[in-house]
Amino acid sequence: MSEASSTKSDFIREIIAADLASGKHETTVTRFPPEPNGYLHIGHAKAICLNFGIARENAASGARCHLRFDDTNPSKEEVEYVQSIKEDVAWLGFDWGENLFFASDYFEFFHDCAVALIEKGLAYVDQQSAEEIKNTRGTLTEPGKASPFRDRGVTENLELFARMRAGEFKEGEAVLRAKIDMAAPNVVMRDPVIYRVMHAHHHNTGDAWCIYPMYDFAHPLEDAKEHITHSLCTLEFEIHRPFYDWVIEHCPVPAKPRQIEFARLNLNYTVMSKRKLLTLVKEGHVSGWDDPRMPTLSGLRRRGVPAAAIRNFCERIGITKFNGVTDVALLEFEIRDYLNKEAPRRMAVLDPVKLVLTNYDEGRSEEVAVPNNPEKPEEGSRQVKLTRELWIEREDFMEDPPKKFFRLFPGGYVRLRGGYIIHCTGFQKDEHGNITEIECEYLPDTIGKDAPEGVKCKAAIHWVSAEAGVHARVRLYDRLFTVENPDAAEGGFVSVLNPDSLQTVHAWVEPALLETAPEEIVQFERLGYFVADRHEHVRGAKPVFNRTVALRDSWSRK
RNA sequence: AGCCCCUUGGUGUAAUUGGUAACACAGCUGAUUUUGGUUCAGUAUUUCUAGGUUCGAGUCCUGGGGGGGCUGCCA
Repeated sequence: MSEASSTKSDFIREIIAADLASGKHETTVTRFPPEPNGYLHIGHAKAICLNFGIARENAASGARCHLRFDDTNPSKEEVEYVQSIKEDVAWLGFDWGENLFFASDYFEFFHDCAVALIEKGLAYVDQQSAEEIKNTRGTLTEPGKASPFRDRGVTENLELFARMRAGEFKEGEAVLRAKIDMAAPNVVMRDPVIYRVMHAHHHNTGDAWCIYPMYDFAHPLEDAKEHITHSLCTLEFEIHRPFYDWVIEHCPVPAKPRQIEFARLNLNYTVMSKRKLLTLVKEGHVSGWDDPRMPTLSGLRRRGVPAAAIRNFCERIGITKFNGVTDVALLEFEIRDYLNKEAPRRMAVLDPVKLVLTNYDEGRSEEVAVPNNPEKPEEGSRQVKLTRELWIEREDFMEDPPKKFFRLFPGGYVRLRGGYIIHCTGFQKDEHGNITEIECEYLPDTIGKDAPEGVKCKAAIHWVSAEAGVHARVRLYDRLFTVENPDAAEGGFVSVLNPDSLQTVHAWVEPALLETAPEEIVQFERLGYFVADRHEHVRGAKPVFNRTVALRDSWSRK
């Protein structure tokens, strides 16, 4: 699974190239810094591919990319998420090597920096209530008002901050604030809170601390501590950059990282808000974070989306500062494109109806060779047993076909994929009018050969020998987690477009399918191994997945 | 409302930095095809706007329009 190393550039890579050329940096150190408060989704994939991609591109000069958990808020973070994030990054195909870090391991360092600020007269302990701080911050158009505690002396601040750490304050009774400018047009610079009291158990540090740093204060310090050269984040942090630089300038840091912002990924028809995804999980609308309808990396994985397709997608959409909405069709194309080239093919019948070859003797059988992957002849073919009685897909037969229906109908011809061309001579119905059996005659000597003169055969259908086929339970998934109206996703909550898309199906599959992935037989359901081609009758509609594509990527962790 | 950022076909991006606007996806038409997939050929659609500088502007300047972000003790 190797992508062509691309020469594609973007404004961030241009900045990096310039920094390398000027000698400002000898190599690059980037980082992917998720907060462990949820599962990674397709939007994170963009940041992962960017940061780890840059490290990969500059590997010759010793570049690296850190995986850092930004766990400075104990009230929202859980170890379950740490584990899932590591799995998802690895699955996506990236390796952080030794560079796994936790912001919580730097708590002492953050604290020292805070003390340094106090000593410089650049931070003070504010004992106003949260409400008072909010009310005196001013508005977007009016300056804020100074806290009555703003001009306390260094000694008093030092003592108070020590008492905060010692647990002498309740939550909300005191915070540490940077002393900058209450009249700054950028609200972020109006004496931002940098430490708050929180009597909470931390997943990593336990009860060692009862004061925790705020993101704005901690993040630049984390970057500096790790000698990050380019700190890449999304556009909403743009307004925070002046404070990022302020912290770097005034704290005793070992390096001076630079923050650069890029546009986050927005996909139409796709809910990407962590808060909403969390609600879906908590309220049981989905089976979990890895429900195949979720846009999470683990959900996509279970749907059978190959990691390489996601990587290709991230490369395709590029990096800019433009806040647009990407069409999921771009993602679907990359999935199809990759699967078409790489996925081994197998036949399966999800909604079976019996087909009898009336001119094929009972007891007779033969093995026909079917290519494993038409795009890769070198992958050879497999033998599939053909018998008198077969299962075919119910929807591949129509008693009364419309124009442009190329599959089976009375009097029509169709090819059994890899096998004979057959001719439909009749069918049986039960008392409810359901088709129970289709009768056909096969045309001898048509395996691997063109249709005889005068025979119109425009399609090939899947089939499984009723005698040799294997009955399995599979789960059929349809679309990405989808909402009916992209705008409605904002206001109300999810309306799942196709609530039936998560269904269990009894399917007949060719034995080779199970041989391909023996371990997965058990997990068949869990994996979302089969993703059926929707077999659209609508012309032009392309399936997201090819039919009966065996999704190699979903079980091999490469 | 103040500050910051952004604006190139339907969508996402590119344009040697001031020199013929292009690529992919999606759409449409047709051909091929042992997956209605793939492949191939063809086709429609583009620089938000008004001025300015210039021999020449998607690119530089000014004004306007539009979109996004910011008033957590979240990240």
